[in-house]
Amino acid sequence: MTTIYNVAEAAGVSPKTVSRVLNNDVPVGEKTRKKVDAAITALGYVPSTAARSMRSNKSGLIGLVTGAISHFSDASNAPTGLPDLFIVQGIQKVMQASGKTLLIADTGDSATSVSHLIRTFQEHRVEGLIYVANYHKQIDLPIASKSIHTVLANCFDTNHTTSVVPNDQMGQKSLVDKVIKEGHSRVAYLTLDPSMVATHQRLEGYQQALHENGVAYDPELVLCADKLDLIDNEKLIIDAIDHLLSLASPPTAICCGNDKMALKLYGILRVKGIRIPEQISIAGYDNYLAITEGLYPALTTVHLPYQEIGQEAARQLLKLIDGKDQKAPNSAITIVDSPVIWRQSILKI
Amino acid sequence: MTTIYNVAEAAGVSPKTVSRVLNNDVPVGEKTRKKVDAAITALGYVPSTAARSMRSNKSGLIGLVTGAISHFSDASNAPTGLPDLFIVQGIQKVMQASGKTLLIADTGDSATSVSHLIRTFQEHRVEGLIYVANYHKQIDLPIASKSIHTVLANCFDTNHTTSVVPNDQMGQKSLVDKVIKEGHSRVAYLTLDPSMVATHQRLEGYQQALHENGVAYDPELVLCADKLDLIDNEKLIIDAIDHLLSLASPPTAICCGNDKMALKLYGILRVKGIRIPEQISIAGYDNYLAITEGLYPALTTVHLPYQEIGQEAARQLLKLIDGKDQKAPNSAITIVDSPVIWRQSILKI
DNA sequence: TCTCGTTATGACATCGGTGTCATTTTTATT
DNA sequence: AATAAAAATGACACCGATGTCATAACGAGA
Repeated sequence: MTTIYNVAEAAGVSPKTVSRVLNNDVPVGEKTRKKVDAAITALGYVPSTAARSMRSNKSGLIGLVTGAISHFSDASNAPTGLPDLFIVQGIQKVMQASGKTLLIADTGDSATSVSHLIRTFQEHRVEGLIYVANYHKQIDLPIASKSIHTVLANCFDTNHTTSVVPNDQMGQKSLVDKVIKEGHSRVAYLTLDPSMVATHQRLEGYQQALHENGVAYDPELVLCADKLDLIDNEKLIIDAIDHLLSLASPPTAICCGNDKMALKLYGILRVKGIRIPEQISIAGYDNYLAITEGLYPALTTVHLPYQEIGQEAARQLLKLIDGKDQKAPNSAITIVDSPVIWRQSILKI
Repeated sequence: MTTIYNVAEAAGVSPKTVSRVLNNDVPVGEKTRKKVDAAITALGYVPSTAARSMRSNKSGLIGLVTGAISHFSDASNAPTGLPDLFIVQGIQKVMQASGKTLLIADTGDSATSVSHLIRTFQEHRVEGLIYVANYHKQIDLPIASKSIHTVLANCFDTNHTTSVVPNDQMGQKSLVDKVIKEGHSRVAYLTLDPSMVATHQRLEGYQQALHENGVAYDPELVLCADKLDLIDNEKLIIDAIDHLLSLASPPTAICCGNDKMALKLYGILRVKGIRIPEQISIAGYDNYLAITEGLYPALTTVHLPYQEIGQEAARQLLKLIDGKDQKAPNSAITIVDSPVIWRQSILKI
């Protein structure tokens, strides 16, 4: 590999002068600069960040840990991994714009390896660290976030680590509010597993929307139709819909915990000969385009702003690195809005 | 940041001895080793890869370029990005196992930036480079792959660069073969955009399956139902299905260019009151679980082995880096098998 | 106890850049 | 033309690890 010394020799100047040319330092004479540039091009010289960062103590690297792999089986193209990708892309976008380089690691299937990955990051002297979760949850990183600038994306912890999460409550509330304003007063809600953070926040949003619109909360309309430990929740959904349809006053609209659940619901209702949205309105959550736009009628849902979360997490980290943010340790959690995406699966009545 | 000198001082030994302990070098006395270990722990010392790699000329880094972002709009959670994630995961898995660290960069929306990313990789002295495409295609990297070990995943070029791609022809052939063996002799095929590599290879597989089973090829049954420059190909699919159903001898099974197309077809057929699979059988391509397993009836499809492609690409790169592979420059392209995933959307007749 | 052969440890240079400070031009001023 | 001020360049040390070689400590046998 050619070094700065080779360039210096070829150009007939000192290494330091080459360094000055590289960094656009003042002052370098025009003729000298040209000679050096020529030598650099001729030799195909590329400076070494290793040497550079050793002197400057700045690696220009950002560590990124994602837990995607551990959440889906090896053989399948499962959709669970998608959020990570979008968040990572958002992060990448911002980091690239700011000249940082991403060091990405996946936890694989063993949770214990996270500390190993972080160790590797430390060896590379990353300037900061972002942990990306595949769904909104609470986590517990195996490091003191004091020792290294850390931002949590799509998750949070109990140590007041800076974190960025979606606004699940507001998202669900906005959706239900809009559904009610379309004339629906019997709005059912098929929730995700109660162990998920989003479930509680969205349920709260659901209730809040009912309350603000003067609609009574009916526990009969709220059912869990998703269990994390189940491979296939189809039976849960069938049971739930059977229950809802058997009610004295059945719902005219059903909100699903996510788009995938809505997709299954479409199939189930179709078998029963129930038309969407004429006979019943459906909404999802996630704005998982492969489903929402592919379905007929297209599915009304709430957009989970993964790219935004990633971008915001990256910005927060850059702020921490710059060190200009030492005054506001109380605003550790940033909440990103989740807009409603209105399509044709909800009927105005 | 604490250095090896701090540790040496704390342990009362020379830096070199600390180095020996770190690398498990012989010979180090038992007492000395303990002292040093204690000092390392006490100071929370983590060695610097920058310094290490400067001396050894080995960075332990692998560069990874993906073009995902440039292929879908910013605001949407489009599914197009999914393949990249799986390939990256496969790569990550293998690289992690071999102790390499991944440097990941996304080309963003400007194709020109690839060379900039590669430049950054060179500055970090990556030991090799993997380019990941979001779908099977031909590309043209802006570097001589001679100057740096390179492997292309899910794509290939005209310079005999080592590459790993899915077996599109065999995948489609196996699927159609199985469909025919279920009793279907009128098998339609709705293809993707003809500009895609996969389209030609799969069409060939389709024809090959017909031929081997003694079924005549009927051009009337093969229609393009997807254009890259179209936002929404629904009308294309509707026209295609209308054409197929108007034939004197309509198809009993329809193979779609991908699962997303099949998803739309489900909706269209449902509106027409045509039952799947009783009245017509459907197959997809990709094994995009969110769709294939969510649909009712579950969609028969061909699995695109993205993880496998990633893993294989990683293995190929490691071989290149090891330099033990200089004898076989002719086997530049590795083809990974795409197995048929049989579900309920094809009826035996 | 002394020598010899291991075994354990340290001194020093080096990897490729850059900060500091000194030195040599060049340009401007009188 | 002499001189000061400014601009351009270079010498050298240093960042943190490790390879090379030298030296010190140790243990065994005479």
